[in-house]
Amino acid sequence: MAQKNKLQFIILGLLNQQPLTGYDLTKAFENEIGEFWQAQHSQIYPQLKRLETQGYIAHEVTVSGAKLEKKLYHITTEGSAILRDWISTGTPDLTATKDEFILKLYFIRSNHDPRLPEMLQEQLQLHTTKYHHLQQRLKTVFTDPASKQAHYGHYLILQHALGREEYYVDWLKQSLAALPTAR
Amino acid sequence: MAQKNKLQFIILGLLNQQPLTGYDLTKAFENEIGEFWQAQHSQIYPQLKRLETQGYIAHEVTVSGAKLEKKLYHITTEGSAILRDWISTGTPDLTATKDEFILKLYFIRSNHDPRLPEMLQEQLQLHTTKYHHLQQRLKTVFTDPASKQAHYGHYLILQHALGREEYYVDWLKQSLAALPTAR
DNA sequence: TGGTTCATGTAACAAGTTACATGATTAG
DNA sequence: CTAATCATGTAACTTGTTACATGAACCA
Repeated sequence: MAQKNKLQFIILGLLNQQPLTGYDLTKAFENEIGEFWQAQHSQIYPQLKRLETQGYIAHEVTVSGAKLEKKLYHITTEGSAILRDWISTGTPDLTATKDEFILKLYFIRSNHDPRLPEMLQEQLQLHTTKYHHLQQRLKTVFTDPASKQAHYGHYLILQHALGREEYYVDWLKQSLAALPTAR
Repeated sequence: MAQKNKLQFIILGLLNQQPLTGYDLTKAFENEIGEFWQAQHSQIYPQLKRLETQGYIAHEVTVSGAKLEKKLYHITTEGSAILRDWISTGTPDLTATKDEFILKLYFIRSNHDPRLPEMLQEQLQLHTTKYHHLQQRLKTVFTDPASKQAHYGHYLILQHALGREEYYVDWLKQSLAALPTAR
């Protein structure tokens, strides 16, 4: 296996909360999930078919309006079981973050390289924006304490992502400050 | 294009420092580079051929011992140019970290979930180990200040990776501490 | 009636992993 | 002499992205 097909478990995880259509799932990857995983509908629809053949999900067709058919998928008992297994199994592989900017930095040899300031500055801007964006999401998604209780994992990882961005921003600022002053 | 083929630039970046064989490059991905990017030899050898047809690198054959042939690749002027372009071009896409553990956490709904403590504990152990490992590398790779000068980018990102792990460990400890006490 | 969103699919391609395959050199 | 490492390649497969393709429903 290439790397365990995580997509199937994300789909199962989402369907474990409530029945959804392929379209709903696609939207979920643009919103909540999108913060830490991406998938396009062209990957989702075939995966849904595979999961159904395997018996982990099933669907019923509902009709909106005159004839628009939607396939509303729900998880089966077997699906719930393998989802539980996946979550319970250890996660010993720490994924190396494939950050293109970090990669570029690696090839900068001297701290006098004229490209360094603008490169760091650009990232500072990007990560600051992302930081504010996450701060906003944390505020809007978990307004009342009850939602924090009902979606504890989501709360934990959003908070984690926020902290990670905060560190990234700090590191960029420090690196910029440590640069030799141009004259 | 799928996502810009970063591998080719990593290879060019490494060859920009000194001529290397495919085998050397493979080793580099297991060591320095391995901290933030992976590639197997089965991906490297074909990429080398493509880069050579494109005129960005060239090789000469050297013979070790009686008949073992090595292809020592070096970068061409054109190769240097597109490497410079890649580094100079902005990097506006922040890669979402595809962290499997974070994904699993997302599907944990309650802070009373019995799996939470062991899951956090496992990650704490893994990230602590990685933290120490990075600390060690920073110490061994940059013993004298001169090397820090000559490989400034490498120094920056190693230090960044260390800080990132430090934050991860802190977050895990905090999350563990915040868990409701079992009775 | 016309543009945006809803809704579902396939095709072609790029990137990345695992497995298959072979042979030379070196150090103990 | 034999095991580990050096050295180079291909094949098969999985995962992920972009593009192609179609049509219904909804809102202004």
